[in-house]
Amino acid sequence: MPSTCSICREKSSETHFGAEACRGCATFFRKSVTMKMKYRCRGNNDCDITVKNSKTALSDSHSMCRACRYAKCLSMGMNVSNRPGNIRKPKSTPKKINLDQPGTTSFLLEDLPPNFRDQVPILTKMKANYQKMVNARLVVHQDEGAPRVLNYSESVEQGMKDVGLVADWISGCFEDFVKLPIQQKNVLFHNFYSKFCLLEVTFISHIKHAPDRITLPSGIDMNNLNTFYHDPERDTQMTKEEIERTIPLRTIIFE
Amino acid sequence: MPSTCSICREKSSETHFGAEACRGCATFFRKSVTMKMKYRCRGNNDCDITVKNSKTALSDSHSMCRACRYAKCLSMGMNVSNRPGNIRKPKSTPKKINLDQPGTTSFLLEDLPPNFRDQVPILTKMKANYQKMVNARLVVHQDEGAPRVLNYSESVEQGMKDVGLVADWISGCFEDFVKLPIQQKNVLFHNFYSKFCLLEVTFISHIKHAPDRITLPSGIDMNNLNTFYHDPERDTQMTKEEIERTIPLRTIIFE
DNA sequence: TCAGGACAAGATGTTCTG
DNA sequence: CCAGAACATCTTGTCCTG
Ligand SMILES: [Zn+2]
Ligand SMILES: [Zn+2]
Ligand SMILES: [Zn+2]
Ligand SMILES: [Zn+2]
Repeated sequence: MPSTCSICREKSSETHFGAEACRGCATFFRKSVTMKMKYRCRGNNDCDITVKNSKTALSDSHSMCRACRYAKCLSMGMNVSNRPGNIRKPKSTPKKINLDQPGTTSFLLEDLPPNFRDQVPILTKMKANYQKMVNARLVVHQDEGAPRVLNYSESVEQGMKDVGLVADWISGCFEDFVKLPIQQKNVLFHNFYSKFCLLEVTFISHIKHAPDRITLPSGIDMNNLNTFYHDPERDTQMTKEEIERTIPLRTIIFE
Repeated sequence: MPSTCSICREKSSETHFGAEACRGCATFFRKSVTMKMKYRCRGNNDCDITVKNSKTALSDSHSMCRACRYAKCLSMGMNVSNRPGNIRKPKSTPKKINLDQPGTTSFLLEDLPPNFRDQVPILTKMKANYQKMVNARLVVHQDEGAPRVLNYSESVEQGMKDVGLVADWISGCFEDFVKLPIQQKNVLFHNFYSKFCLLEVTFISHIKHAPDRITLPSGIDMNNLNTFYHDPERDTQMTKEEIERTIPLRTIIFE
């Protein structure tokens, strides 16, 4: 059977430690376990560990990220207590933060750095609620077909949907904020939201490892600025006036 | 001299192939060149290649991403034709962006993504001027002893010095801005600067691969929030009132 | 068929030499 | 002081045994 290793995609694999794996990956896993190795990823815990060229396979595998390789072994169900004929399915991790498509979840799966967690206790609550907001976004924006490229008008519509989620997030984090008069809430939120949008876009860029792209919270990409300001109905670029006229007013949120 | 390797931060470094480097990195570079090695990064071409623990240094270095290590060697000016007594500064004709200490320059050495470069021509000028500002910062903040941890009062002082550099940067980028009346300049800059500070801090976090730390443009770290609000003269924490009283007013810049 | 030990090849840091 | 060769150590895939 011309099967492939579920870890590194090397061809000709058998069952090792409960997963479809080549001998190289099997040996790597066995030694990692028996030697109690601790690895540290130098990238972002999502390194590619597939062998690209069988000709240079040896050299290639020598340069694999050990942390990510070991993590993939585990995620594919490898286990030293697994015995032949006792193949387990890949582990299913609890559904955690998932900013749009597959993307990168590893960063957000991490715990808060101890110093921030201890010195700013509210961060723990904010992070948990942020998780909820991300899950809500998956529902709210699910029909918008992420990942794709969108234009200006669509980004405005999405923003109008998203601002409510952010308001809910904040309300869930700050009890005192909820008790404020509506007018005060709007003033505060107005001052907060524009900065937050900037920060969150950079945050998403960072965790998606796409520093040269702009991805909205909905998971939609607004990378191409020419098509971004293109009006598909008239097949022209939007004029400055049209753009300014439709700049969203997200001032009044709480009412 | 207790110097550090500009590639991997290992202590005790000498000059090798034209850059401050430890022997390990020197040997790695020499063999890469003489053997004409081609490496492929498994991450995103921005892997961390600093040695974290000297105890496990050997194991640590064995797991470095070769592609990124070699790239960093080149970016630090390593060259086989360099001979002792003929030390060259880091590659790249004009001195390139170097946000504080060695840190990570690879990201900023890159050209702009073509779509951004073509669709927003001013970015090229802004990037070049940003480079100049970073260089200026090296001079302006050189006596502040980066990298180190600082407290609130110091961050205010640094900010007062830095805001002028940012104002110069903007003035150098936008001709029309310079022609505005001073009052208008201040209003515009005031609206711009608070957002810019947020963005730049996240930007620095990103390119320094330290998403859990806050590093100011001067290169100083403000990671520990307990010591950040500590008043060293009285050995107490600052009160809320003291903090608010000294919040910097960076509104009037142009005069 | 597969786990584990032994071996060989490759990669990297250290020491030595000039 | 530094480049390069030689050597030792660590990593990893293959082979062999049970
Ligand atoms: Zn494999
Ligand atoms: Zn990795
Ligand atoms: Zn080094
Ligand atoms: Zn890399």
